[in-house]
Amino acid sequence: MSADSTPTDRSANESFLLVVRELARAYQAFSAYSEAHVRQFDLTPAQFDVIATLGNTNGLCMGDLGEKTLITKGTLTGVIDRLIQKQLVCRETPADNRRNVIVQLTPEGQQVFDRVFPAHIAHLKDRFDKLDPAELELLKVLLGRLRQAF
Amino acid sequence: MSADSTPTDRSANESFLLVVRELARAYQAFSAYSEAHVRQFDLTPAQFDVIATLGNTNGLCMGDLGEKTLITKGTLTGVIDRLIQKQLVCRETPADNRRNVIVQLTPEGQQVFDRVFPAHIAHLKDRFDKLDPAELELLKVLLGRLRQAF
DNA sequence: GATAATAAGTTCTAACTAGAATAGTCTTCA
DNA sequence: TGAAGACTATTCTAGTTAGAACTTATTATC
Repeated sequence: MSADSTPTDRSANESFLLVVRELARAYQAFSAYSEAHVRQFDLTPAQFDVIATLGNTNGLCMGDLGEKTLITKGTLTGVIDRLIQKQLVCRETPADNRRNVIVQLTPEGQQVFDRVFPAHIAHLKDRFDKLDPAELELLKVLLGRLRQAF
Repeated sequence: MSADSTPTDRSANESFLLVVRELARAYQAFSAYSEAHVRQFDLTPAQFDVIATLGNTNGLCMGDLGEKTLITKGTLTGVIDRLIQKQLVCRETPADNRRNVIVQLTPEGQQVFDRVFPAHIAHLKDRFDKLDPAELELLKVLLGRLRQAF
Protein backbone atom coordinates (compact mmCIF):
# COMPACT_ATOMS: atom_id res chain seq x y z
CA MET A 1 0.00 0.00 0.00
CA SER A 2 1.08 3.52 -0.69
CA ALA A 3 3.46 5.03 1.81
CA ASP A 4 3.41 8.38 0.05
CA SER A 5 0.34 9.91 1.56
CA THR A 6 0.18 13.48 2.68
CA PRO A 7 -0.53 14.45 6.29
CA THR A 8 -4.04 15.46 5.32
CA ASP A 9 -4.82 12.02 3.95
CA ARG A 10 -6.42 10.52 7.02
CA SER A 11 -7.09 7.08 5.64
CA ALA A 12 -3.46 6.31 4.91
CA ASN A 13 -2.20 7.37 8.30
CA GLU A 14 -3.76 4.59 10.24
CA SER A 15 -0.98 3.00 12.21
CA PHE A 16 -2.45 -0.47 11.78
CA LEU A 17 -1.47 -0.29 8.13
CA LEU A 18 2.12 -0.63 9.23
CA VAL A 19 1.22 -3.85 10.99
CA VAL A 20 -0.45 -5.10 7.82
CA ARG A 21 2.64 -4.21 5.91
CA GLU A 22 4.92 -6.07 8.30
CA LEU A 23 2.64 -9.06 8.36
CA ALA A 24 2.72 -9.33 4.59
CA ARG A 25 6.47 -8.80 4.39
CA ALA A 26 7.30 -11.23 7.16
CA TYR A 27 5.09 -13.88 5.68
CA GLN A 28 6.51 -13.34 2.25
CA ALA A 29 10.10 -13.44 3.47
CA PHE A 30 9.51 -16.65 5.34
CA SER A 31 7.66 -18.22 2.41
CA ALA A 32 10.34 -17.31 -0.07
CA TYR A 33 13.03 -18.86 2.13
CA SER A 34 10.99 -21.97 2.74
CA GLU A 35 9.86 -22.41 -0.84
CA ALA A 36 13.31 -22.06 -2.31
CA HIS A 37 14.50 -24.93 -0.15
CA VAL A 38 11.53 -27.17 -0.87
CA ARG A 39 11.90 -26.67 -4.61
CA GLN A 40 15.37 -28.17 -4.42
CA PHE A 41 13.64 -31.45 -3.71
CA ASP A 42 11.44 -31.06 -6.75
CA LEU A 43 8.37 -30.28 -4.67
CA THR A 44 6.11 -27.26 -4.67
CA PRO A 45 5.20 -25.75 -1.29
CA ALA A 46 1.69 -27.16 -1.54
CA GLN A 47 3.02 -30.60 -2.39
CA PHE A 48 5.45 -30.44 0.51
CA ASP A 49 2.70 -29.38 2.90
CA VAL A 50 0.61 -32.35 1.89
CA ILE A 51 3.47 -34.79 2.32
CA ALA A 52 4.45 -33.26 5.65
CA THR A 53 0.86 -33.53 6.83
CA LEU A 54 0.43 -37.12 5.69
CA GLY A 55 3.67 -38.19 7.35
CA ASN A 56 3.07 -40.16 10.56
CA THR A 57 -0.60 -40.72 9.73
CA ASN A 58 -2.49 -43.59 8.19
CA GLY A 59 -3.98 -41.34 5.57
CA LEU A 60 -6.45 -38.48 5.69
CA CYS A 61 -9.57 -37.66 3.74
CA MET A 62 -9.55 -34.65 1.43
CA GLY A 63 -11.52 -32.50 3.85
CA ASP A 64 -9.19 -33.05 6.79
CA LEU A 65 -6.15 -32.66 4.60
CA GLY A 66 -7.42 -29.36 3.27
CA GLU A 67 -8.17 -28.13 6.76
CA LYS A 68 -4.70 -28.93 8.04
CA THR A 69 -2.81 -27.59 5.06
CA LEU A 70 -5.08 -24.56 4.51
CA ILE A 71 -5.55 -25.64 0.91
CA THR A 72 -9.12 -25.32 -0.36
CA LYS A 73 -10.73 -28.44 -1.72
CA GLY A 74 -10.83 -27.39 -5.35
CA THR A 75 -7.12 -26.69 -5.28
CA LEU A 76 -6.32 -29.79 -3.28
CA THR A 77 -7.73 -32.11 -5.94
CA GLY A 78 -5.17 -30.79 -8.41
CA VAL A 79 -2.30 -30.98 -5.94
CA ILE A 80 -3.13 -34.61 -5.18
CA ASP A 81 -3.42 -35.38 -8.90
CA ARG A 82 0.15 -34.24 -9.38
CA LEU A 83 1.43 -36.11 -6.32
CA ILE A 84 -0.18 -39.26 -7.69
CA GLN A 85 1.56 -38.68 -11.02
CA LYS A 86 4.79 -38.55 -9.07
CA GLN A 87 3.68 -41.72 -7.26
CA LEU A 88 4.18 -40.16 -3.85
CA VAL A 89 0.60 -40.61 -2.62
CA CYS A 90 -2.40 -42.76 -3.49
CA ARG A 91 -6.14 -42.27 -3.37
CA GLU A 92 -8.46 -44.82 -1.84
CA THR A 93 -12.21 -44.88 -1.35
CA PRO A 94 -13.18 -46.61 1.89
CA ALA A 95 -16.02 -49.12 1.59
CA ASP A 96 -17.92 -47.76 4.56
CA ASN A 97 -18.30 -44.26 3.12
CA ARG A 98 -17.86 -43.96 -0.57
CA ARG A 99 -18.10 -40.17 -0.49
CA ASN A 100 -14.72 -39.99 1.16
CA VAL A 101 -11.37 -40.24 -0.48
CA ILE A 102 -8.47 -41.26 1.73
CA VAL A 103 -5.09 -39.99 0.64
CA GLN A 104 -2.02 -41.86 1.87
CA LEU A 105 1.70 -41.77 1.33
CA THR A 106 3.06 -44.52 -0.90
CA PRO A 107 6.28 -46.23 0.25
CA GLU A 108 8.04 -43.89 -2.16
CA GLY A 109 6.21 -40.93 -0.61
CA GLN A 110 7.19 -42.13 2.84
CA GLN A 111 10.83 -42.18 1.73
CA VAL A 112 10.53 -38.62 0.48
CA PHE A 113 8.95 -37.61 3.76
CA ASP A 114 11.72 -39.25 5.79
CA ARG A 115 14.36 -37.53 3.75
CA VAL A 116 12.88 -34.09 3.09
CA PHE A 117 10.91 -33.28 6.21
CA PRO A 118 13.79 -33.36 8.74
CA ALA A 119 16.02 -31.53 6.30
CA HIS A 120 13.45 -28.82 5.89
CA ILE A 121 12.88 -28.45 9.62
CA ALA A 122 16.62 -28.09 10.10
CA HIS A 123 16.74 -25.50 7.33
CA LEU A 124 14.07 -23.42 9.05
CA LYS A 125 15.52 -23.94 12.51
CA ASP A 126 18.73 -22.44 11.28
CA ARG A 127 17.00 -19.09 10.95
CA PHE A 128 14.70 -19.33 13.94
CA ASP A 129 17.72 -19.98 16.14
CA LYS A 130 18.72 -16.40 15.50
CA LEU A 131 15.66 -15.21 17.37
CA ASP A 132 14.94 -14.91 21.06
CA PRO A 133 12.70 -17.79 22.20
CA ALA A 134 10.74 -15.50 24.52
CA GLU A 135 10.05 -13.13 21.67
CA LEU A 136 8.95 -15.99 19.47
CA GLU A 137 6.56 -17.16 22.13
CA LEU A 138 5.16 -13.65 22.39
CA LEU A 139 4.91 -13.37 18.63
CA LYS A 140 2.93 -16.58 18.52
CA VAL A 141 0.46 -15.25 21.07
CA LEU A 142 0.03 -11.93 19.33
CA LEU A 143 -0.46 -13.59 15.97
CA GLY A 144 -3.13 -15.74 17.54
CA ARG A 145 -4.96 -12.65 18.76
CA LEU A 146 -4.70 -11.06 15.36
CA ARG A 147 -6.12 -14.14 13.71
CA GLN A 148 -9.00 -14.23 16.14
CA ALA A 149 -9.92 -10.68 15.25
CA PHE A 150 -10.58 -11.85 11.70
CA MET B 1 2.30 -29.17 8.88
CA SER B 2 1.41 -32.27 10.79
CA ALA B 3 0.48 -31.79 14.41
CA ASP B 4 0.24 -35.51 15.01
CA SER B 5 3.83 -36.32 15.78
CA THR B 6 4.82 -38.62 18.55
CA PRO B 7 7.01 -37.51 21.45
CA THR B 8 9.91 -39.42 19.96
CA ASP B 9 9.70 -37.49 16.71
CA ARG B 10 12.22 -34.80 17.45
CA SER B 11 11.88 -32.84 14.25
CA ALA B 12 8.20 -32.15 14.70
CA ASN B 13 8.54 -30.94 18.28
CA GLU B 14 10.37 -27.77 17.49
CA SER B 15 8.43 -25.00 19.12
CA PHE B 16 9.15 -22.61 16.28
CA LEU B 17 6.82 -24.67 14.13
CA LEU B 18 3.96 -23.33 16.18
CA VAL B 19 5.05 -19.83 15.28
CA VAL B 20 5.14 -20.79 11.62
CA ARG B 21 1.67 -22.20 11.97
CA GLU B 22 0.32 -19.05 13.58
CA LEU B 23 2.02 -16.86 11.03
CA ALA B 24 0.40 -18.75 8.18
CA ARG B 25 -3.00 -18.81 9.83
CA ALA B 26 -2.96 -15.17 10.82
CA TYR B 27 -1.90 -14.11 7.36
CA GLN B 28 -4.48 -16.30 5.75
CA ALA B 29 -7.27 -15.08 8.03
CA PHE B 30 -6.39 -11.46 7.33
CA SER B 31 -6.11 -12.06 3.60
CA ALA B 32 -9.43 -13.84 3.38
CA TYR B 33 -11.16 -10.99 5.18
CA SER B 34 -9.48 -8.37 3.06
CA GLU B 35 -9.96 -10.17 -0.22
CA ALA B 36 -13.65 -10.83 0.31
CA HIS B 37 -14.20 -7.09 0.72
CA VAL B 38 -12.09 -6.07 -2.24
CA ARG B 39 -13.86 -8.52 -4.52
CA GLN B 40 -17.13 -6.71 -3.84
CA PHE B 41 -15.68 -3.85 -5.87
CA ASP B 42 -14.85 -6.18 -8.73
CA LEU B 43 -11.14 -6.07 -8.02
CA THR B 44 -8.71 -8.84 -7.21
CA PRO B 45 -6.33 -8.33 -4.28
CA ALA B 46 -3.44 -7.78 -6.65
CA GLN B 47 -5.41 -5.25 -8.67
CA PHE B 48 -6.43 -3.44 -5.50
CA ASP B 49 -2.83 -3.34 -4.27
CA VAL B 50 -1.72 -1.77 -7.52
CA ILE B 51 -4.45 0.86 -7.44
CA ALA B 52 -3.80 1.60 -3.77
CA THR B 53 -0.10 2.00 -4.50
CA LEU B 54 -0.61 4.22 -7.52
CA GLY B 55 -3.00 6.50 -5.65
CA ASN B 56 -1.41 9.79 -4.67
CA THR B 57 1.53 9.26 -7.03
CA ASN B 58 2.28 10.49 -10.51
CA GLY B 59 2.85 6.98 -11.75
CA LEU B 60 5.48 4.37 -11.04
CA CYS B 61 7.62 2.15 -13.22
CA MET B 62 7.04 -1.59 -13.18
CA GLY B 63 10.06 -2.25 -11.00
CA ASP B 64 9.06 0.18 -8.26
CA LEU B 65 5.46 -0.94 -8.42
CA GLY B 66 6.49 -4.54 -7.99
CA GLU B 67 8.71 -3.70 -5.07
CA LYS B 68 5.98 -1.85 -3.22
CA THR B 69 3.23 -4.35 -3.87
CA LEU B 70 5.42 -7.44 -3.46
CA ILE B 71 4.27 -8.64 -6.87
CA THR B 72 7.03 -10.13 -9.00
CA LYS B 73 7.58 -8.57 -12.37
CA GLY B 74 6.35 -11.47 -14.44
CA THR B 75 3.08 -11.48 -12.56
CA LEU B 76 2.79 -7.73 -12.56
CA THR B 77 2.75 -7.50 -16.33
CA GLY B 78 -0.41 -9.59 -16.41
CA VAL B 79 -2.06 -7.68 -13.58
CA ILE B 80 -1.44 -4.40 -15.38
CA ASP B 81 -2.75 -5.89 -18.62
CA ARG B 82 -6.06 -6.59 -16.92
CA LEU B 83 -6.23 -3.18 -15.25
CA ILE B 84 -5.71 -1.60 -18.66
CA GLN B 85 -8.55 -3.69 -20.05
CA LYS B 86 -10.68 -2.25 -17.27
CA GLN B 87 -9.35 1.19 -18.19
CA LEU B 88 -8.22 1.88 -14.64
CA VAL B 89 -4.54 2.44 -15.43
CA CYS B 90 -2.43 3.29 -18.45
CA ARG B 91 1.07 2.43 -19.57
CA GLU B 92 3.48 5.03 -20.83
CA THR B 93 7.08 4.81 -22.01
CA PRO B 94 9.10 7.88 -21.04
CA ALA B 95 11.19 9.34 -23.85
CA ASP B 96 14.31 9.63 -21.72
CA ASN B 97 14.48 5.92 -20.91
CA ARG B 98 12.61 3.65 -23.20
CA ARG B 99 13.36 0.60 -21.08
CA ASN B 100 10.97 1.88 -18.44
CA VAL B 101 7.23 1.65 -18.43
CA ILE B 102 5.36 4.13 -16.27
CA VAL B 103 2.01 2.97 -14.99
CA GLN B 104 -0.50 5.61 -13.95
CA LEU B 105 -4.10 5.75 -12.79
CA THR B 106 -6.56 6.94 -15.41
CA PRO B 107 -9.22 9.43 -14.25
CA GLU B 108 -11.49 6.43 -13.99
CA GLY B 109 -8.87 4.61 -11.92
CA GLN B 110 -8.53 7.65 -9.70
CA GLN B 111 -12.28 7.58 -9.08
CA VAL B 112 -12.07 3.93 -8.10
CA PHE B 113 -9.18 4.72 -5.79
CA ASP B 114 -11.08 7.58 -4.14
CA ARG B 115 -14.08 5.40 -3.59
CA VAL B 116 -12.59 2.00 -2.74
CA PHE B 117 -9.44 2.83 -0.80
CA PRO B 118 -11.05 4.69 2.13
CA ALA B 119 -13.83 2.13 2.28
CA HIS B 120 -11.32 -0.66 2.49
CA ILE B 121 -9.26 1.04 5.17
CA ALA B 122 -12.42 1.52 7.21
CA HIS B 123 -13.30 -2.12 6.70
CA LEU B 124 -9.93 -3.23 8.06
CA LYS B 125 -9.91 -0.68 10.85
CA ASP B 126 -13.14 -2.15 12.10
CA ARG B 127 -11.25 -5.32 13.05
CA PHE B 128 -8.00 -3.74 14.16
CA ASP B 129 -9.94 -1.58 16.59
CA LYS B 130 -10.64 -4.73 18.55
CA LEU B 131 -6.96 -5.07 19.33
CA ASP B 132 -4.79 -3.34 21.88
CA PRO B 133 -2.66 -0.63 20.20
CA ALA B 134 0.32 -1.46 22.37
CA GLU B 135 0.13 -5.10 21.36
CA LEU B 136 -0.13 -4.14 17.72
CA GLU B 137 2.94 -2.01 18.04
CA LEU B 138 4.77 -4.91 19.63
CA LEU B 139 3.52 -7.28 16.98
CA LYS B 140 4.86 -4.98 14.31
CA VAL B 141 8.30 -4.94 15.90
CA LEU B 142 8.42 -8.70 16.33
CA LEU B 143 7.30 -9.31 12.77
CA GLY B 144 10.06 -7.00 11.63
CA ARG B 145 12.63 -9.08 13.51
CA LEU B 146 11.23 -12.26 12.04
CA ARG B 147 11.44 -10.84 8.56
CA GLN B 148 15.03 -9.78 9.10
CA ALA B 149 15.97 -13.31 10.09
CA PHE B 150 14.97 -14.42 6.59
C1' DG C 1 -38.98 -47.17 0.70
C1' DA C 2 -39.26 -42.47 -1.65
C1' DT C 3 -37.88 -37.86 -1.36
C1' DA C 4 -35.48 -33.97 0.38
C1' DA C 5 -31.57 -32.19 2.45
C1' DT C 6 -26.84 -32.55 3.43
C1' DA C 7 -22.07 -33.92 2.67
C1' DA C 8 -17.67 -34.75 0.05
C1' DG C 9 -15.01 -34.41 -4.02
C1' DT C 10 -14.32 -33.03 -8.70
C1' DT C 11 -14.53 -29.90 -12.51
C1' DC C 12 -14.34 -25.41 -14.41
C1' DT C 13 -12.95 -20.50 -14.90
C1' DA C 14 -10.30 -16.46 -14.18
C1' DA C 15 -6.56 -14.88 -11.95
C1' DC C 16 -2.18 -14.93 -9.47
C1' DT C 17 2.43 -16.99 -8.63
C1' DA C 18 7.63 -17.79 -9.20
C1' DG C 19 11.17 -18.57 -12.09
C1' DA C 20 13.49 -19.05 -16.46
C1' DA C 21 14.20 -17.58 -21.01
C1' DT C 22 13.85 -13.75 -24.11
C1' DA C 23 13.96 -9.04 -26.35
C1' DG C 24 14.81 -4.36 -26.38
C1' DT C 25 17.37 -0.50 -24.40
C1' DC C 26 21.03 1.85 -22.09
C1' DT C 27 26.03 2.24 -20.47
C1' DT C 28 30.67 1.45 -20.31
C1' DC C 29 34.99 1.38 -21.94
C1' DA C 30 38.23 0.26 -25.10
C1' DT D 1 32.19 3.77 -32.71
C1' DG D 2 31.29 -0.63 -31.56
C1' DA D 3 31.09 -4.61 -28.67
C1' DA D 4 30.21 -6.39 -24.03
C1' DG D 5 27.64 -6.12 -20.21
C1' DA D 6 23.79 -4.57 -17.37
C1' DC D 7 19.07 -3.08 -16.93
C1' DT D 8 13.92 -3.38 -17.68
C1' DA D 9 9.98 -5.38 -18.95
C1' DT D 10 7.55 -9.16 -21.41
C1' DT D 11 6.70 -13.91 -22.54
C1' DC D 12 6.36 -18.61 -21.34
C1' DT D 13 5.53 -22.76 -18.35
C1' DA D 14 3.83 -25.30 -14.61
C1' DG D 15 1.53 -24.81 -10.63
C1' DT D 16 -1.52 -22.74 -7.02
C1' DT D 17 -5.61 -20.11 -5.71
C1' DA D 18 -10.70 -19.12 -4.61
C1' DG D 19 -15.16 -19.71 -5.74
C1' DA D 20 -19.08 -21.52 -8.18
C1' DA D 21 -21.39 -25.20 -10.48
C1' DC D 22 -21.78 -30.01 -10.64
C1' DT D 23 -21.87 -35.22 -9.46
C1' DT D 24 -22.32 -38.76 -6.47
C1' DA D 25 -23.19 -40.71 -1.90
C1' DT D 26 -25.26 -40.58 2.58
C1' DT D 27 -28.68 -39.20 6.03
C1' DA D 28 -33.10 -37.54 7.63
C1' DT D 29 -37.98 -37.31 7.30
C1' DC D 30 -42.10 -38.70 6.15
